[in-house]
Amino acid sequence: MDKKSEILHAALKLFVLHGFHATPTSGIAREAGVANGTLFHYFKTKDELIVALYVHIKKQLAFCILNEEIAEATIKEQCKSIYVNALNWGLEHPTEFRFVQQFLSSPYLMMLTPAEIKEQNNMVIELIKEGIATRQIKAIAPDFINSLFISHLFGVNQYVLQTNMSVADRNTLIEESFAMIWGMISV
Amino acid sequence: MDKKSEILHAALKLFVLHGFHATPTSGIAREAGVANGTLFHYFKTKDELIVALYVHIKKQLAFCILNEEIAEATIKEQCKSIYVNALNWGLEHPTEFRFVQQFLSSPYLMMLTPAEIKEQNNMVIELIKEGIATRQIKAIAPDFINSLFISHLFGVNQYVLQTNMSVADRNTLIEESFAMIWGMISV
DNA sequence: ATATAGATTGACTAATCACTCTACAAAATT
DNA sequence: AATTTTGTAGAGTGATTAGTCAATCTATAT
Repeated sequence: MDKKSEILHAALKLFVLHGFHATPTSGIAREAGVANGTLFHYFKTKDELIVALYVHIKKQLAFCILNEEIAEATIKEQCKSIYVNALNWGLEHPTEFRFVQQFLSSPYLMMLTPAEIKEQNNMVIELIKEGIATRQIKAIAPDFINSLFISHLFGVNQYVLQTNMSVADRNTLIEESFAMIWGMISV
Repeated sequence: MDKKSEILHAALKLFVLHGFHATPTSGIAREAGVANGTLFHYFKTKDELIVALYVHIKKQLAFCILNEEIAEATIKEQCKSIYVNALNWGLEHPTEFRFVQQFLSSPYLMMLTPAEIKEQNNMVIELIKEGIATRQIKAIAPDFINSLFISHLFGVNQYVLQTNMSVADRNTLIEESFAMIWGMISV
Protein backbone atom coordinates (compact mmCIF):
# COMPACT_ATOMS: atom_id res chain seq x y z
CA MET A 1 0.00 0.00 0.00
CA ASP A 2 1.43 3.36 -0.98
CA LYS A 3 1.57 6.34 1.34
CA LYS A 4 -1.52 8.02 -0.07
CA SER A 5 -3.57 4.91 0.65
CA GLU A 6 -2.01 4.62 4.10
CA ILE A 7 -3.10 8.17 4.85
CA LEU A 8 -6.68 7.53 3.65
CA HIS A 9 -6.82 4.34 5.66
CA ALA A 10 -5.54 5.99 8.84
CA ALA A 11 -7.86 8.96 8.36
CA LEU A 12 -10.90 6.69 8.01
CA LYS A 13 -10.10 4.87 11.22
CA LEU A 14 -9.49 7.99 13.27
CA PHE A 15 -12.38 10.02 11.86
CA VAL A 16 -14.89 7.31 12.76
CA LEU A 17 -13.30 6.86 16.17
CA HIS A 18 -12.98 10.51 17.19
CA GLY A 19 -14.84 12.63 14.64
CA PHE A 20 -13.49 14.97 11.99
CA HIS A 21 -12.13 17.88 13.97
CA ALA A 22 -11.10 15.85 16.99
CA THR A 23 -8.67 14.03 14.70
CA PRO A 24 -5.53 16.11 14.14
CA THR A 25 -3.68 15.80 10.86
CA SER A 26 -0.59 15.04 12.90
CA GLY A 27 -2.41 12.04 14.37
CA ILE A 28 -3.40 10.80 10.93
CA ALA A 29 0.19 11.12 9.74
CA ARG A 30 1.47 9.24 12.78
CA GLU A 31 -1.09 6.45 12.35
CA ALA A 32 -0.22 6.20 8.67
CA GLY A 33 3.50 6.07 9.43
CA VAL A 34 4.37 9.13 7.38
CA ALA A 35 5.65 12.58 8.18
CA ASN A 36 3.35 15.49 8.80
CA GLY A 37 4.34 17.24 5.60
CA THR A 38 3.67 14.16 3.49
CA LEU A 39 -0.03 14.36 4.26
CA PHE A 40 -0.13 17.89 2.89
CA HIS A 41 1.79 16.81 -0.18
CA TYR A 42 -1.10 14.54 -1.16
CA PHE A 43 -3.96 16.65 0.19
CA LYS A 44 -3.71 20.42 0.12
CA THR A 45 -5.96 20.83 3.16
CA LYS A 46 -7.60 18.67 5.78
CA ASP A 47 -10.99 19.42 4.22
CA GLU A 48 -9.73 18.15 0.88
CA LEU A 49 -8.64 14.93 2.57
CA ILE A 50 -12.09 14.46 4.10
CA VAL A 51 -13.89 14.95 0.80
CA ALA A 52 -11.36 12.76 -1.04
CA LEU A 53 -11.92 9.99 1.49
CA TYR A 54 -15.66 10.18 0.98
CA VAL A 55 -15.35 10.02 -2.80
CA HIS A 56 -12.87 7.15 -2.46
CA ILE A 57 -15.23 5.09 -0.31
CA LYS A 58 -18.26 5.85 -2.45
CA LYS A 59 -16.31 4.59 -5.46
CA GLN A 60 -15.62 1.30 -3.69
CA LEU A 61 -19.29 0.91 -2.79
CA ALA A 62 -20.40 1.69 -6.34
CA PHE A 63 -17.96 -0.88 -7.70
CA CYS A 64 -19.20 -3.51 -5.28
CA ILE A 65 -22.86 -2.90 -6.11
CA LEU A 66 -22.26 -3.32 -9.83
CA ASN A 67 -19.92 -6.26 -9.44
CA GLU A 68 -22.29 -8.80 -10.96
CA GLU A 69 -23.92 -9.69 -14.22
CA ILE A 70 -27.43 -8.38 -13.97
CA ALA A 71 -28.03 -7.18 -17.49
CA GLU A 72 -30.61 -9.83 -18.32
CA ALA A 73 -32.31 -9.86 -14.93
CA THR A 74 -35.77 -8.48 -14.23
CA ILE A 75 -36.23 -5.13 -12.54
CA LYS A 76 -37.00 -6.87 -9.27
CA GLU A 77 -33.88 -9.04 -9.54
CA GLN A 78 -31.75 -6.02 -10.34
CA CYS A 79 -33.15 -4.12 -7.36
CA LYS A 80 -32.56 -7.11 -5.15
CA SER A 81 -29.00 -7.49 -6.38
CA ILE A 82 -28.27 -3.84 -5.62
CA TYR A 83 -29.98 -4.11 -2.24
CA VAL A 84 -28.20 -7.28 -1.15
CA ASN A 85 -24.81 -6.13 -2.42
CA ALA A 86 -25.07 -2.74 -0.74
CA LEU A 87 -26.23 -4.29 2.51
CA ASN A 88 -23.48 -6.89 2.53
CA TRP A 89 -20.90 -4.26 1.72
CA GLY A 90 -22.11 -2.19 4.65
CA LEU A 91 -21.97 -5.15 6.97
CA GLU A 92 -18.51 -6.16 5.81
CA HIS A 93 -17.21 -2.60 5.97
CA PRO A 94 -18.86 -1.12 9.06
CA THR A 95 -16.19 1.55 9.47
CA GLU A 96 -16.58 2.75 5.90
CA PHE A 97 -20.35 2.63 6.26
CA ARG A 98 -20.24 4.63 9.45
CA PHE A 99 -17.95 7.19 7.83
CA VAL A 100 -20.39 7.70 4.97
CA GLN A 101 -23.21 8.17 7.45
CA GLN A 102 -21.12 10.61 9.48
CA PHE A 103 -20.12 12.55 6.38
CA LEU A 104 -23.66 12.76 5.00
CA SER A 105 -25.05 14.20 8.22
CA SER A 106 -22.21 16.69 8.69
CA PRO A 107 -21.72 20.16 7.25
CA TYR A 108 -18.97 18.69 5.03
CA LEU A 109 -21.76 17.39 2.81
CA MET A 110 -22.12 20.90 1.47
CA MET A 111 -18.64 20.70 0.00
CA LEU A 112 -20.05 18.42 -2.68
CA THR A 113 -21.87 20.13 -5.52
CA PRO A 114 -25.58 19.28 -5.93
CA ALA A 115 -24.63 17.65 -9.24
CA GLU A 116 -22.13 15.35 -7.50
CA ILE A 117 -24.70 14.37 -4.90
CA LYS A 118 -27.35 13.63 -7.52
CA GLU A 119 -24.91 11.73 -9.71
CA GLN A 120 -24.32 9.10 -7.04
CA ASN A 121 -27.92 7.92 -6.97
CA ASN A 122 -28.36 8.16 -10.70
CA MET A 123 -28.13 4.46 -11.47
CA VAL A 124 -30.76 3.47 -8.93
CA ILE A 125 -33.03 6.31 -10.04
CA GLU A 126 -32.84 5.12 -13.64
CA LEU A 127 -33.71 1.60 -12.58
CA ILE A 128 -36.69 2.89 -10.61
CA LYS A 129 -37.87 4.91 -13.61
CA GLU A 130 -37.70 1.81 -15.78
CA GLY A 131 -39.65 -0.09 -13.13
CA ILE A 132 -42.33 2.59 -13.12
CA ALA A 133 -42.51 2.69 -16.93
CA THR A 134 -43.06 -1.08 -17.05
CA ARG A 135 -45.63 -0.84 -14.26
CA GLN A 136 -43.64 -2.94 -11.84
CA ILE A 137 -42.97 -0.12 -9.39
CA LYS A 138 -45.54 2.28 -8.01
CA ALA A 139 -45.97 5.46 -10.05
CA ILE A 140 -44.63 7.89 -7.45
CA ALA A 141 -41.64 10.25 -7.57
CA PRO A 142 -38.47 8.18 -8.27
CA ASP A 143 -36.47 10.41 -5.90
CA PHE A 144 -38.94 9.55 -3.16
CA ILE A 145 -38.69 5.82 -3.76
CA ASN A 146 -34.92 6.14 -3.80
CA SER A 147 -35.01 7.94 -0.44
CA LEU A 148 -37.12 5.15 1.05
CA PHE A 149 -34.86 2.50 -0.46
CA ILE A 150 -31.70 4.03 1.01
CA SER A 151 -33.31 4.70 4.38
CA HIS A 152 -34.47 1.11 4.57
CA LEU A 153 -30.93 -0.04 3.81
CA PHE A 154 -29.57 2.15 6.60
CA GLY A 155 -32.18 0.91 9.04
CA VAL A 156 -31.54 -2.77 8.37
CA ASN A 157 -27.79 -2.23 8.48
CA GLN A 158 -28.00 -0.49 11.82
CA TYR A 159 -30.21 -3.19 13.30
CA VAL A 160 -27.95 -6.03 12.15
CA LEU A 161 -24.81 -4.29 13.43
CA GLN A 162 -26.25 -3.72 16.89
CA THR A 163 -27.67 -7.25 17.14
CA ASN A 164 -25.68 -10.43 17.51
CA MET A 165 -26.92 -12.72 14.78
CA SER A 166 -25.78 -15.95 13.21
CA VAL A 167 -24.87 -15.77 9.53
CA ALA A 168 -27.94 -17.83 8.69
CA ASP A 169 -30.27 -15.51 10.62
CA ARG A 170 -28.64 -12.55 9.03
CA ASN A 171 -29.17 -13.89 5.53
CA THR A 172 -32.78 -14.69 6.33
CA LEU A 173 -33.26 -11.14 7.57
CA ILE A 174 -31.71 -9.71 4.42
CA GLU A 175 -34.06 -11.80 2.27
CA GLU A 176 -37.08 -10.85 4.34
CA SER A 177 -36.20 -7.19 4.51
CA PHE A 178 -35.90 -7.01 0.75
CA ALA A 179 -39.31 -8.62 0.44
CA MET A 180 -40.63 -5.90 2.77
CA ILE A 181 -39.20 -2.96 0.85
CA TRP A 182 -40.17 -4.50 -2.48
CA GLY A 183 -43.71 -5.04 -1.23
CA MET A 184 -43.75 -1.37 -0.30
CA ILE A 185 -42.62 0.04 -3.63
CA SER A 186 -43.96 -2.47 -6.16
CA VAL A 187 -47.45 -2.25 -7.65
CA MET B 1 -35.30 33.55 27.41
CA ASP B 2 -32.68 33.05 30.10
CA LYS B 3 -28.97 32.80 29.45
CA LYS B 4 -28.86 29.02 29.61
CA SER B 5 -31.52 28.76 26.92
CA GLU B 6 -29.72 31.38 24.86
CA ILE B 7 -26.56 29.31 25.01
CA LEU B 8 -28.37 26.12 23.95
CA HIS B 9 -30.07 27.98 21.13
CA ALA B 10 -26.83 29.49 19.84
CA ALA B 11 -25.01 26.17 20.16
CA LEU B 12 -27.68 24.38 18.12
CA LYS B 13 -27.45 26.90 15.32
CA LEU B 14 -23.66 26.87 15.12
CA PHE B 15 -23.21 23.11 15.55
CA VAL B 16 -25.52 22.39 12.63
CA LEU B 17 -23.87 25.10 10.54
CA HIS B 18 -20.22 24.25 11.21
CA GLY B 19 -20.04 20.95 13.10
CA PHE B 20 -19.16 20.28 16.71
CA HIS B 21 -15.45 20.95 16.88
CA ALA B 22 -15.46 23.66 14.24
CA THR B 23 -17.70 25.64 16.58
CA PRO B 24 -15.64 27.29 19.33
CA THR B 25 -17.19 27.85 22.73
CA SER B 26 -16.23 31.50 22.35
CA GLY B 27 -18.35 31.65 19.21
CA ILE B 28 -21.33 30.11 20.99
CA ALA B 29 -20.98 32.63 23.82
CA ARG B 30 -20.78 35.53 21.36
CA GLU B 31 -23.83 34.30 19.41
CA ALA B 32 -25.74 33.87 22.67
CA GLY B 33 -24.77 37.35 23.85
CA VAL B 34 -23.06 36.16 27.02
CA ALA B 35 -19.49 36.12 28.27
CA ASN B 36 -17.17 33.22 27.69
CA GLY B 37 -17.08 32.29 31.33
CA THR B 38 -20.87 32.24 31.61
CA LEU B 39 -21.04 29.31 29.25
CA PHE B 40 -18.80 27.31 31.54
CA HIS B 41 -20.89 28.30 34.53
CA TYR B 42 -23.85 26.42 33.06
CA PHE B 43 -21.94 23.61 31.34
CA LYS B 44 -18.75 22.28 32.89
CA THR B 45 -17.30 21.24 29.53
CA LYS B 46 -18.10 21.61 25.86
CA ASP B 47 -18.89 17.90 25.69
CA GLU B 48 -21.41 18.31 28.48
CA LEU B 49 -23.06 21.12 26.52
CA ILE B 50 -23.32 18.91 23.45
CA VAL B 51 -24.93 16.04 25.33
CA ALA B 52 -27.22 18.41 27.25
CA LEU B 53 -28.37 19.93 23.96
CA TYR B 54 -29.19 16.50 22.58
CA VAL B 55 -31.15 15.53 25.68
CA HIS B 56 -32.95 18.89 25.60
CA ILE B 57 -34.05 18.46 21.98
CA LYS B 58 -35.06 14.84 22.47
CA LYS B 59 -37.26 15.93 25.34
CA GLN B 60 -39.01 18.44 23.11
CA LEU B 61 -39.59 15.81 20.45
CA ALA B 62 -40.92 13.31 22.98
CA PHE B 63 -43.31 15.91 24.35
CA CYS B 64 -44.56 16.76 20.88
CA ILE B 65 -45.15 13.12 19.95
CA LEU B 66 -47.26 12.49 23.03
CA ASN B 67 -49.12 15.75 22.87
CA GLU B 68 -52.48 14.22 22.02
CA GLU B 69 -55.17 12.07 23.47
CA ILE B 70 -54.57 8.69 21.99
CA ALA B 71 -55.41 6.44 24.90
CA GLU B 72 -58.53 4.99 23.35
CA ALA B 73 -57.22 4.77 19.82
CA THR B 74 -56.36 1.55 18.02
CA ILE B 75 -52.75 0.42 17.62
CA LYS B 76 -52.74 1.61 14.04
CA GLU B 77 -54.10 5.00 15.01
CA GLN B 78 -51.55 5.33 17.79
CA CYS B 79 -48.75 4.43 15.40
CA LYS B 80 -50.05 6.92 12.88
CA SER B 81 -50.31 9.64 15.50
CA ILE B 82 -46.70 9.08 16.54
CA TYR B 83 -45.58 8.93 12.93
CA VAL B 84 -47.36 12.09 11.82
CA ASN B 85 -46.39 14.05 14.91
CA ALA B 86 -42.74 13.06 14.65
CA LEU B 87 -42.64 13.84 10.96
CA ASN B 88 -44.31 17.21 11.38
CA TRP B 89 -42.00 18.07 14.24
CA GLY B 90 -38.99 17.25 12.05
CA LEU B 91 -40.33 19.37 9.21
CA GLU B 92 -41.11 22.30 11.49
CA HIS B 93 -37.76 22.03 13.28
CA PRO B 94 -35.25 21.11 10.55
CA THR B 95 -32.29 22.45 12.50
CA GLU B 96 -33.14 20.40 15.56
CA PHE B 97 -33.77 17.37 13.39
CA ARG B 98 -30.46 17.78 11.64
CA PHE B 99 -28.68 18.14 14.96
CA VAL B 100 -30.15 14.88 16.22
CA GLN B 101 -29.05 13.16 13.01
CA GLN B 102 -25.56 14.66 13.32
CA PHE B 103 -25.30 13.65 16.96
CA LEU B 104 -26.49 10.09 16.38
CA SER B 105 -23.93 9.45 13.66
CA SER B 106 -21.06 11.03 15.57
CA PRO B 107 -18.76 9.55 18.21
CA TYR B 108 -20.59 11.70 20.78
CA LEU B 109 -23.33 9.09 20.70
CA MET B 110 -21.10 6.91 22.84
CA MET B 111 -21.34 9.44 25.65
CA LEU B 112 -24.88 8.22 26.25
CA THR B 113 -25.19 4.99 28.21
CA PRO B 114 -26.82 2.06 26.37
CA ALA B 115 -29.68 2.32 28.87
CA GLU B 116 -30.28 5.97 27.93
CA ILE B 117 -30.28 5.12 24.24
CA LYS B 118 -32.72 2.24 24.70
CA GLU B 119 -34.98 4.28 26.95
CA GLN B 120 -35.76 6.78 24.20
CA ASN B 121 -37.40 4.21 21.95
CA ASN B 122 -39.12 2.42 24.76
CA MET B 123 -42.59 3.80 24.20
CA VAL B 124 -42.66 2.89 20.52
CA ILE B 125 -41.23 -0.56 21.28
CA GLU B 126 -43.99 -1.19 23.81
CA LEU B 127 -46.60 -0.15 21.29
CA ILE B 128 -45.10 -2.50 18.71
CA LYS B 129 -45.11 -5.36 21.21
CA GLU B 130 -48.77 -4.73 21.92
CA GLY B 131 -49.44 -4.70 18.19
CA ILE B 132 -47.69 -8.04 17.80
CA ALA B 133 -49.53 -9.57 20.76
CA THR B 134 -52.87 -8.58 19.26
CA ARG B 135 -51.78 -9.88 15.83
CA GLN B 136 -51.98 -6.49 14.18
CA ILE B 137 -48.25 -6.18 13.55
CA LYS B 138 -46.02 -8.84 12.02
CA ALA B 139 -44.41 -11.18 14.55
CA ILE B 140 -40.81 -10.11 14.02
CA ALA B 141 -38.30 -8.55 16.42
CA PRO B 142 -39.78 -5.29 17.82
CA ASP B 143 -36.34 -3.66 17.71
CA PHE B 144 -36.18 -4.43 14.02
CA ILE B 145 -39.60 -2.95 13.31
CA ASN B 146 -38.60 0.10 15.33
CA SER B 147 -35.44 0.49 13.24
CA LEU B 148 -37.46 0.35 10.04
CA PHE B 149 -40.01 2.79 11.43
CA ILE B 150 -37.39 5.36 12.38
CA SER B 151 -35.45 4.95 9.15
CA HIS B 152 -38.62 5.45 7.15
CA LEU B 153 -39.28 8.62 9.10
CA PHE B 154 -35.79 9.89 8.34
CA GLY B 155 -36.12 9.04 4.68
CA VAL B 156 -39.44 10.81 4.22
CA ASN B 157 -38.21 13.81 6.19
CA GLN B 158 -35.12 14.12 4.04
CA TYR B 159 -37.11 13.84 0.83
CA VAL B 160 -39.63 16.47 1.85
CA LEU B 161 -36.93 18.90 3.00
CA GLN B 162 -35.02 18.67 -0.27
CA THR B 163 -38.15 18.97 -2.42
CA ASN B 164 -40.27 22.05 -2.84
CA MET B 165 -43.83 20.96 -2.11
CA SER B 166 -47.11 22.65 -1.42
CA VAL B 167 -48.60 22.06 2.01
CA ALA B 168 -51.36 19.97 0.42
CA ASP B 169 -48.87 17.76 -1.45
CA ARG B 170 -46.83 17.40 1.69
CA ASN B 171 -49.82 16.26 3.72
CA THR B 172 -50.79 13.79 1.01
CA LEU B 173 -47.26 12.41 1.03
CA ILE B 174 -47.33 12.04 4.80
CA GLU B 175 -50.60 10.12 4.60
CA GLU B 176 -49.36 7.90 1.79
CA SER B 177 -46.00 7.27 3.39
CA PHE B 178 -47.66 6.12 6.58
CA ALA B 179 -49.83 3.76 4.56
CA MET B 180 -46.62 2.38 3.03
CA ILE B 181 -44.81 1.73 6.30
CA TRP B 182 -47.97 0.37 7.90
CA GLY B 183 -48.47 -1.99 4.98
CA MET B 184 -44.93 -3.17 5.51
CA ILE B 185 -45.17 -3.93 9.22
CA SER B 186 -48.81 -4.95 9.67
CA VAL B 187 -50.02 -8.50 9.20
C1' DA C 1 27.10 10.65 -15.12
C1' DT C 2 24.02 14.46 -14.77
C1' DA C 3 19.78 16.71 -14.48
C1' DT C 4 15.16 17.13 -13.32
C1' DA C 5 11.00 16.23 -11.01
C1' DG C 6 8.62 14.39 -7.57
C1' DA C 7 8.48 12.35 -2.78
C1' DT C 8 9.55 12.76 2.10
C1' DT C 9 10.88 14.71 6.19
C1' DG C 10 10.19 17.14 10.70
C1' DA C 11 11.07 21.40 12.87
C1' DC C 12 8.59 25.59 12.92
C1' DT C 13 4.77 29.25 13.24
C1' DA C 14 0.85 31.94 13.84
C1' DA C 15 -3.50 31.23 15.18
C1' DT C 16 -6.94 29.14 17.85
C1' DC C 17 -8.95 26.49 21.37
C1' DA C 18 -11.10 24.84 25.86
C1' DC C 19 -11.06 26.15 30.07
C1' DT C 20 -9.51 28.96 34.50
C1' DC C 21 -9.35 32.70 37.48
C1' DT C 22 -10.37 36.76 39.76
C1' DA C 23 -13.47 40.31 40.43
C1' DC C 24 -17.76 42.05 41.04
C1' DA C 25 -22.99 42.31 40.98
C1' DA C 26 -27.40 40.54 42.21
C1' DA C 27 -30.33 37.60 44.73
C1' DA C 28 -31.48 34.78 48.32
C1' DT C 29 -31.05 33.53 53.09
C1' DT C 30 -30.26 34.42 57.75
C1' DA D 1 -28.49 44.50 57.95
C1' DA D 2 -25.28 41.05 57.32
C1' DT D 3 -23.90 37.02 55.00
C1' DT D 4 -23.91 33.58 51.78
C1' DT D 5 -24.89 31.84 47.36
C1' DT D 6 -25.39 32.25 42.62
C1' DG D 7 -24.78 34.58 38.16
C1' DT D 8 -21.82 37.18 35.01
C1' DA D 9 -17.98 39.03 33.04
C1' DG D 10 -13.72 38.96 30.26
C1' DA D 11 -8.81 38.92 30.34
C1' DG D 12 -5.49 35.35 30.66
C1' DT D 13 -3.07 30.53 30.02
C1' DG D 14 -1.06 26.48 28.40
C1' DA D 15 -1.88 23.22 25.06
C1' DT D 16 -2.92 22.11 20.44
C1' DT D 17 -3.72 22.81 15.60
C1' DA D 18 -3.47 23.27 10.36
C1' DG D 19 -0.42 24.31 7.36
C1' DT D 20 4.59 25.99 5.72
C1' DC D 21 9.19 25.54 4.43
C1' DA D 22 13.81 24.51 3.43
C1' DA D 23 16.42 20.52 3.13
C1' DT D 24 17.23 15.86 1.74
C1' DC D 25 16.25 11.72 -0.65
C1' DT D 26 14.76 8.66 -4.78
C1' DA D 27 13.94 7.53 -9.36
C1' DT D 28 13.71 8.13 -13.92
C1' DA D 29 15.20 10.26 -18.23
C1' DT D 30 18.72 12.12 -21.01
